[in-house]
Amino acid sequence: MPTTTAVRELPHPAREEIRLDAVLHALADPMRLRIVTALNGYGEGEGQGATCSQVELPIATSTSTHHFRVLREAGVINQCYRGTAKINCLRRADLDALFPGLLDAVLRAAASHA
Amino acid sequence: MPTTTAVRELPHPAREEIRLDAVLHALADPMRLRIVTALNGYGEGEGQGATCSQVELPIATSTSTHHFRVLREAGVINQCYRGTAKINCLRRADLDALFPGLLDAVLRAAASHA
DNA sequence: TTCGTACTACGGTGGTTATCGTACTAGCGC
DNA sequence: GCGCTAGTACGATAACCACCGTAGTACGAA
Repeated sequence: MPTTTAVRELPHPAREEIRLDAVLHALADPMRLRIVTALNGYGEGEGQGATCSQVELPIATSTSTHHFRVLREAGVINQCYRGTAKINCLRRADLDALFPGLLDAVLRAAASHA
Repeated sequence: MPTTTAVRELPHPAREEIRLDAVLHALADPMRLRIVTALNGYGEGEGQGATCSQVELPIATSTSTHHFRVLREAGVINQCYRGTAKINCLRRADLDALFPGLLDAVLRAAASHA
């Protein structure tokens, strides 16, 4: 197998492909809600975001990978590699454009019920 | 068996028992989202609301019963009997108090993506 | 090249869920 | 009483999902 220095890009839904059902389903899990809440503390800019391991969760890392993928495939977060690490950040601009107020309402609700 | 004219009350979670996870999970289903959207067109007052059969869904009635129950047990809707019919209405006051803006954001998102 | 870190892919398990059909109960009107 | 309408309870099925451990890949550093 060629060592092609694969860019290892990850599939993300385009903004217009993000579906409300999928977003709500992604948010309707305690662990994923914790991830989203944690990511909200980090920036959403290009150099910003948190790695998977920075978000501490009481589950196995393989399960953590699963949750991050669900969030990415739903369009809630953006993931890109930087070295061996994977940087995660909220897709706030897309979510706010599609579902105004939804992310903020969920984040506020999650924070006040922590 | 005694014909005790059972009141047939239905169990509802109290306001403080409503959990964000459960609400998001209840809303994360296309059929239930349709139900909630439809109920939004009816009032939430005592004499207001819609019966189960007024909300038209492309599923069997037994499945419809299931979805209404999920919504009720999550605290999203209130159900009470009136004759043979069951009146459903959104628990807007409770949801707005617990999760301000959440219901409106979901309803607006669902409406604009219909 | 060897090692360590960060994450992934895979297979499996147990629990939950969306769906259905069928059979049933509750109330209303005749 | 009789039927009619509205909804329910039950059992079954198939799909999905959260979780785990193990084995593996990708990258950077020593």
